[in-house]
Amino acid sequence: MSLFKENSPIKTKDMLIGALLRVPAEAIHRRILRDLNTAGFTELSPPHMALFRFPGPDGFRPGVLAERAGMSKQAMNRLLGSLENLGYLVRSDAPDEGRARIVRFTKRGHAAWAKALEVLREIEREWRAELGPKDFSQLKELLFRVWESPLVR
Amino acid sequence: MSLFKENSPIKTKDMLIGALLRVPAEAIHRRILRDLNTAGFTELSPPHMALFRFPGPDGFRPGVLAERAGMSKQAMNRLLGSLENLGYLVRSDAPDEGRARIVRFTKRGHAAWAKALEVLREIEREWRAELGPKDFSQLKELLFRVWESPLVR
DNA sequence: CAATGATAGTAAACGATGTTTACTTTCTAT
DNA sequence: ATAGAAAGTAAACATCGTTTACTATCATTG
Repeated sequence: MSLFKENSPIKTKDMLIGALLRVPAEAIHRRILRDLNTAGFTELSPPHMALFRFPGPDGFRPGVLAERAGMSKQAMNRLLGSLENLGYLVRSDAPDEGRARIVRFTKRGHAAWAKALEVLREIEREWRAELGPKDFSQLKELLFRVWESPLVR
Repeated sequence: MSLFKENSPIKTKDMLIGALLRVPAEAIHRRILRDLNTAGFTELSPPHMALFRFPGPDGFRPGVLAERAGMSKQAMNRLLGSLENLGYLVRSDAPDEGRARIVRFTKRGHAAWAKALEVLREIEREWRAELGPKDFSQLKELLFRVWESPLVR
């Protein structure tokens, strides 16, 4: 039945694009959270990671962040409140529009964001070493074409 | 500050591998769940998707499924109980070991799994059409090399 | 062979998280 | 000027995962 039980070697043809993308994406996600935790940002939990994603929350409005994270504005607001209590960010009034607010990193928030980027670049170095510079660039280029395409809408 | 606010065009160099993998992976995840729901499997919710992943739960033991999904055996057991109530699977005693159990799809479970695979193949067709057969194969090949490597451990 | 420890599975209490419903404030349009 | 829409927020509610705890079975070892 299953590939694993038959003990047959798994080939590229057997794997569908869903698992091929999901497994490394989740590995990176866990790695970043783990490294953030061990770097001193111990309070950060999986839900918080919804904000520590490209291009980060700094300078954006809660509603935009909710949309980007694919959750309701209320849920995002609770996340923002949590991170505000932990000292990672503040919500201040937007200068231009009365009802709008703007999310800003605090010093600690900036430090965590910088650490996340640092881990990401470390991961890129590891992948480049494993695949070779040429193939790694090729992989990113192909993924970028997917990113630009209507496939991910 | 942010790339989006500057209105500068985003280039491959700007994107890190985390987002390049995560965004399409999540798009595929949402697509599969949506298509399953509209295909008549309306009770399936995001948590259930932990079981509708390669290579599927059929024939495996609860503990193995928990490990694969990265959650506790208790949480997995609740998921299994939920899907058992919904008529997607059954947990029967393993023939060889007294304390072990085996998860088996029901007819409805097999149908849902087949539908998920069908959507996946449909997605692959779309990606192949968008990127071209050559580049799509190249993308899968590169991702498969990542899959085999210690990068995702 | 009996007893102890380990493992697979399960169950219930608990805590955290996301959605739904509802409300306030501000902006927009007619 | 008023009505409707939009941004943000708050609380009730349901869902989901972990922690704690228990049973049954297997393995180890005296």
